[in-house]
Amino acid sequence: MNTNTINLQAGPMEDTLTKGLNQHQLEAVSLNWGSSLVLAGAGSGKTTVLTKRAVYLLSTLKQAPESILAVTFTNKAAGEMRERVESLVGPQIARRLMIGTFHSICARLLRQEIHRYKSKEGLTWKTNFVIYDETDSMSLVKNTVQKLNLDEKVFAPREMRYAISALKNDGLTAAQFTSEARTYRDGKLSEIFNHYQAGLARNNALDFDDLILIFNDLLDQDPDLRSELQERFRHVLVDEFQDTNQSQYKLIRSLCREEPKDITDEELTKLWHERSLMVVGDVDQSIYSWRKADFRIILGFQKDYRQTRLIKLEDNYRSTASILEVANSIIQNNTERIEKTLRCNRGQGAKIKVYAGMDEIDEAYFVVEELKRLQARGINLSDTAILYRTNAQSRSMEEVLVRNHTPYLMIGGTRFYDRAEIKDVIAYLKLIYNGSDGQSFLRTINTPKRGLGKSSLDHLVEYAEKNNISLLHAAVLANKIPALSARAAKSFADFALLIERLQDLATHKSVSELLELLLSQSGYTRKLEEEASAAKDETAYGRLENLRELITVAQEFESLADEPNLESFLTRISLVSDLDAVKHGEDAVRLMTLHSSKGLEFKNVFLVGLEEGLFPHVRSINSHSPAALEEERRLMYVGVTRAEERLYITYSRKRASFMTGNFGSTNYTIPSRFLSEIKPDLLTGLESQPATPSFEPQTQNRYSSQPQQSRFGQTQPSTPAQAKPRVLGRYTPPPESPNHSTQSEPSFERFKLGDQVMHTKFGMGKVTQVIGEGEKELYNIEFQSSGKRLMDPKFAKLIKVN
DNA sequence: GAGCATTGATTTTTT
DNA sequence: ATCAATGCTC
Repeated sequence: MNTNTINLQAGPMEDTLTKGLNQHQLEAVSLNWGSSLVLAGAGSGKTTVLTKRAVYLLSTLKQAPESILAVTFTNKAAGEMRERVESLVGPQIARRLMIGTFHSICARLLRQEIHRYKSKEGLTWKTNFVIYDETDSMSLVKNTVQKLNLDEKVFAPREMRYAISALKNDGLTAAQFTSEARTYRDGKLSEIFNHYQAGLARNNALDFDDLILIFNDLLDQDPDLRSELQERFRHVLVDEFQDTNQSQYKLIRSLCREEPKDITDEELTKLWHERSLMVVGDVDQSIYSWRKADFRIILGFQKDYRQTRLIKLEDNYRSTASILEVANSIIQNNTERIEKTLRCNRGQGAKIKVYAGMDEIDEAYFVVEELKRLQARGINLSDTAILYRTNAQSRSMEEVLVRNHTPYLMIGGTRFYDRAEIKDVIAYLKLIYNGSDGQSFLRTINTPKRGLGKSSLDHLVEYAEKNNISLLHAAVLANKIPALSARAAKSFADFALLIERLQDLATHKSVSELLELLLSQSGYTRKLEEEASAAKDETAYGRLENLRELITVAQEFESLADEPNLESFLTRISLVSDLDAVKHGEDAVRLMTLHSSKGLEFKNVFLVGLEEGLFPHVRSINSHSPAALEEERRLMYVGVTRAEERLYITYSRKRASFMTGNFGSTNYTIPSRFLSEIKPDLLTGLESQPATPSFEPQTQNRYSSQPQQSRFGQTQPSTPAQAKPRVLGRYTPPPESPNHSTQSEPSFERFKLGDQVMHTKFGMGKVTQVIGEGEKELYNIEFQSSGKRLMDPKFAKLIKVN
């Protein structure tokens, strides 16, 4: 028997594989060779199908584990798939499959193969390349625009970076775009693109998009490598195929070999012998077109692969009929789609509750009170998600959750790895790993301050460019740069010595030890401690904590990773998002954007902020492009179909926003058009308010700082009456709530002497004095971190914690 | 060169 | 409202 196959008893394994599958799922799992397209509606069990398909290839079709390549949308999904495969075939086999996102798979393969690559312009990379995130690549684009003497107003670096990214996602290299550029602007853009790319090579860095693009380009120019990989990956599985872009699709086609146009069916069958390609997706859930994902690829798939087996999974096992009807009634309004009807396999379920808050705080209170009621009925917070369109919306939600001691887990948002101190330290690590990285050099050279300013740096950069050496190398040779002052030269040389010392340590210390050493030897910790103790910066404590956290992350990594070295640590943190780190089981409600919720499911879902301009977002409305609006609608569809049992939809009648045109001001809102697309009899307002279905204010809203003036009626769009959901008085929390509303209640939360309070910036504190009364009340608060401060509760963001 | 004050730009989703 | 970039002073 071949060691590359597993020979399980046909009977039991077959049973395990087929158990619980419906006819269509079974068909997909047990396909033989060739290409297949699985159109899988939300909740139709596509993850199960993919997993079992992989195991079927291993066990029944006796394929080698190494021959299977499975592409998922997130690293978390990859981890889960590997776990599920492992539970069926054991760790020895499971670890030999290649499972990951496009980016992580390409990064892994490039680590081994990039030495073979040379671009058309002759650019090359070394094995120890680093991966640039958005910030790194943004600052490189900016440098490039400046160096080319272009007007930053006309060629805004932000836009240029975005344009380059879009080109790369469409599969165009700098050379290819240059030959296509016709207009003046495109000409300049190609100039920037070329210089930017050269800059990346000089820094021995790749951006996100390069991981796939460069790998494709390498496969194009190296037929040997291509055949090698085609031989190896005989079975390719792709999840979330509707969100694949041209560059990614090209990679798939390279690995699976193109089908020659005029080839007989017989030859085609031969071509696919002991090979397979299965793509799984749902056009209605395509939500990444802004990243150049193109769901038309899925529509054209059968043309590219002629003998494709088409399988539709239309049985939904996730949601109640009510939820599915809502989803279907919304998505029906899209024109660009494949007709598909989800069949429900569960009961009718409850109607969808809709709530209109006075403002975003009131809206959040409704959610929190509803959460408490769910908890009282024995429902876990961890089975519940609050989904929103933009990250900024998490703020008001968090505030109210904290006040009510409701544990929550925020996913995405300001990501841990985006924090300044974390990026600083990672820049050190990148520079230690790859001394050519100029962006990391520039980030670390004066952090903490080493007395090196702009002019000294300009001299160093000039010297490095003239001699075609890295900035770090130039720093080593600083005493040979005449323009530098003796002090500056010494400072550069010292820094170079520091990095050299750390590079040496990196060869025999673990990543976490290296982190500790670099933090102390660079003076970074000392700087933060000084800032913290001098009370100049109250956030310094928090930043020190974040750095401890990073060391913990490194220690965890060391205990879990196959190869716990600096290289894999850096690759990992470059590609792993917060979403991938979501812990299971923790009893906390999950907060995330609709985009982050893709692929997840929850018993209870709150969709918040259903307002015109927010969801659908202004950008998609202002673009006047039906396609953009349809994508927002798909996003709504994704949100609705995350829910298994209960779905809530909320919005606020007014919202403090800096999105809808005027910054920092409060605007009255119009309910989202998506609400009016739902059949009214699927919705219900709150039963606790049957007596006052009026939109007129009842009392002053105690959660907002201004008297309520509902102009809801006037701001209604000129759409017919059915556009108005039949809701909804103001939400009145249960009476046990601490500060029940009265007419004379001030417009802020009142505190008493001795109350423990929390401030977003100063942290924990205690009320030591109350000055004045009523509307004019002021508090003297002693903060643990920064001593006493007088605060006006009308403005300070204070939250009572006891 | 560092620290502070002012000015200007900002407006989605993320591997 | 908030932050980054710029300008001014020591």
